[in-house]
Amino acid sequence: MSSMIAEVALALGISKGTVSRAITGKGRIAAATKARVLDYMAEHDLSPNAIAQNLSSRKSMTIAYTVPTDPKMRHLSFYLSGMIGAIDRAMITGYDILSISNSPDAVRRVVGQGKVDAVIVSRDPGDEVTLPYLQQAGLPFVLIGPTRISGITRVDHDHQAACLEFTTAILQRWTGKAGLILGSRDDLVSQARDEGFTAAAPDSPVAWNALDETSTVAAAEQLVELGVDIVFCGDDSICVALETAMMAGRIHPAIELRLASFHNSPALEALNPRIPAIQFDSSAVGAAACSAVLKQLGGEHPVDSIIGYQLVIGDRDGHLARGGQATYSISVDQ
Amino acid sequence: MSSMIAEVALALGISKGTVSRAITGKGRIAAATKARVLDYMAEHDLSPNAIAQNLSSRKSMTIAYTVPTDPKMRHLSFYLSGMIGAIDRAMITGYDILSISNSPDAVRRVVGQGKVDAVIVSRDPGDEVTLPYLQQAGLPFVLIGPTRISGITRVDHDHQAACLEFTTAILQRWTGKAGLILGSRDDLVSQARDEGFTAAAPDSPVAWNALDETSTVAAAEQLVELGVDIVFCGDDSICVALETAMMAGRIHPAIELRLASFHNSPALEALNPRIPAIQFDSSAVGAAACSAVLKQLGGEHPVDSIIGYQLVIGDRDGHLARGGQATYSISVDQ
DNA sequence: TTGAAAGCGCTAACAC
DNA sequence: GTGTTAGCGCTTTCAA
Repeated sequence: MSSMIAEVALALGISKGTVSRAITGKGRIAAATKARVLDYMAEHDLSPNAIAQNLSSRKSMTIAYTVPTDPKMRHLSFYLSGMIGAIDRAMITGYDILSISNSPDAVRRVVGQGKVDAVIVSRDPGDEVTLPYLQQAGLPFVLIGPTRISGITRVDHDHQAACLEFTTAILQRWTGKAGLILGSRDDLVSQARDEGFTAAAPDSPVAWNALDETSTVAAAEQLVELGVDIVFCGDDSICVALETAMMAGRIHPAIELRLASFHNSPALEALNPRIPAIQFDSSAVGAAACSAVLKQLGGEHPVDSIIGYQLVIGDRDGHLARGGQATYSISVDQ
Repeated sequence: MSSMIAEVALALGISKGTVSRAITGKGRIAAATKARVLDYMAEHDLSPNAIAQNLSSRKSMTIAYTVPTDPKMRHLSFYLSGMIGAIDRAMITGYDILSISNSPDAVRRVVGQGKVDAVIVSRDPGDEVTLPYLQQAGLPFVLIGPTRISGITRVDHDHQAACLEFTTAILQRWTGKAGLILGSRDDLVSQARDEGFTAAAPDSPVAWNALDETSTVAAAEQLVELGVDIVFCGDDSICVALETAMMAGRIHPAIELRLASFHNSPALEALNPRIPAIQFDSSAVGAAACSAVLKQLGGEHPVDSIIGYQLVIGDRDGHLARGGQATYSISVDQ
């Protein structure tokens, strides 16, 4: 007999319906019977078939989490940490995370098939198709990160506010001329960082398109020409590239540049002395995204949420000072 | 009407059974009817309810992929790349990847509930419970990476062979005294690397327990005392830590060390001149793991597979020479 | 080749 | 409080 519910019913001399009530906790049932059922199940290591439950209850207890499957992908830790945050959060409520490609086809398939109850898009795929599809699909979903499309529930760090606070804090400690190096102009996160920086340090030069070591060094040299000696890096990879290029003396004219990074990372942490950086918590973002769809599944109205960050600023002795906060929260998820 | 199969049947004036046959491709059906059904579905953007299919066919079309949810996790890219490899491979055959915590409870839950048809364990959790449970659970599963437990189907790089080949290649080009720095002694991958290195460079000193910059520098100094001037690093983080420590002159006695890494990474790629390294392909491992369980689901007998690697060795001009191969394959998955 | 009907393992009314 | 029964949306005999 493959139906565990029938097996328990038979063994305990009760009906399948009663066993079901013990499991779901719904409907009236004597505390004693319920305990008998649960004990029996625990003792015999039995659990109900999830798929049958799903079909009957019209819920899949599964949430899709998109990840880019593009092989030359950057920001691995952002995606994995976020997913792990979501997994942990989902597990508490009995949900699971189905990891899928962020391609429109993959998203449409799992949604169309009813394989998931909600979708977390871990970053705008920029295909002009996925997000609109989700909007009209009528199931809960949230986007992690920024987007140009309006009317979408989002979970994100406030990159702009973080960069503003960080830039301000650094410029209070260091004197000199500030400049910023960023990656692709199309990247929405970079744009937000640019705005935060420019608000804190108006009229400071910004160099774009630092995509590899060569272009990063070129950007730095450009800034140096303009008299910059405090370089803010839009990303940790830019920062690492710059640091090693400097140490190897590959930046001309040779000059002592002070570095600060808009994004912390393990690679950066390995450097000594410590480079000041903003510490984002992708895991918290993933967890918040999961909470957001869970709430929508519970009937609540969708709300954006903004996740806090930390400023990691080393003092002279190499010790760390940590500060910073999400001062601009619409709603801060616990 | 929530049943798409009934809707199509009604619209086309045929029975639900026929529609089902068109979808599954099983059973006798006229090519014309089949086309009519498929066309209608495509035109109206309809797809069958996966959960009902699953219940009826007793298959979940889902494969669990475990990831450590331990917050202070290392090797993010290994886990994410592997998962992405699995997602891509699974998608082709209509399967999906359910990402779950590698805790015994999580694994038991999804397996017990019948929520997945197979399990990929992305690294031995070392809990002495999960793997044995899976062995007796009777559903297909594979382990990525080494384990002390026997009789388990595995997919992995041949770390030992790779390190042997790499060490040999480096020592043919560079003259000097070699030494190796490794992380935790409990780590099975590190142990395999140790063996490969020692086979290629017998009697060379090996320093263990390089877990952060301090211990790494200490390990390096230890080796220097022994006359080592070619340092092999068991991991890219060790390599980066050493590189920056050297550049900052934090290793005593100050000496010119040449570095080589048993594991390549983006952080390492950013360095210039290039540090020779072994390039592993976690994505291929994940894909192979997925293929492995898929084959078992297809009734084939489980087989271990070993995935190839590349040696990345820079010449004087900074150009790259790539070589290396999986010379010890039991079976190399495409 | 197609239709009808009996499940798949569970939930949820509805009676008792 | 518990048993009975009718689905959930699909697959799969078994007839026709």
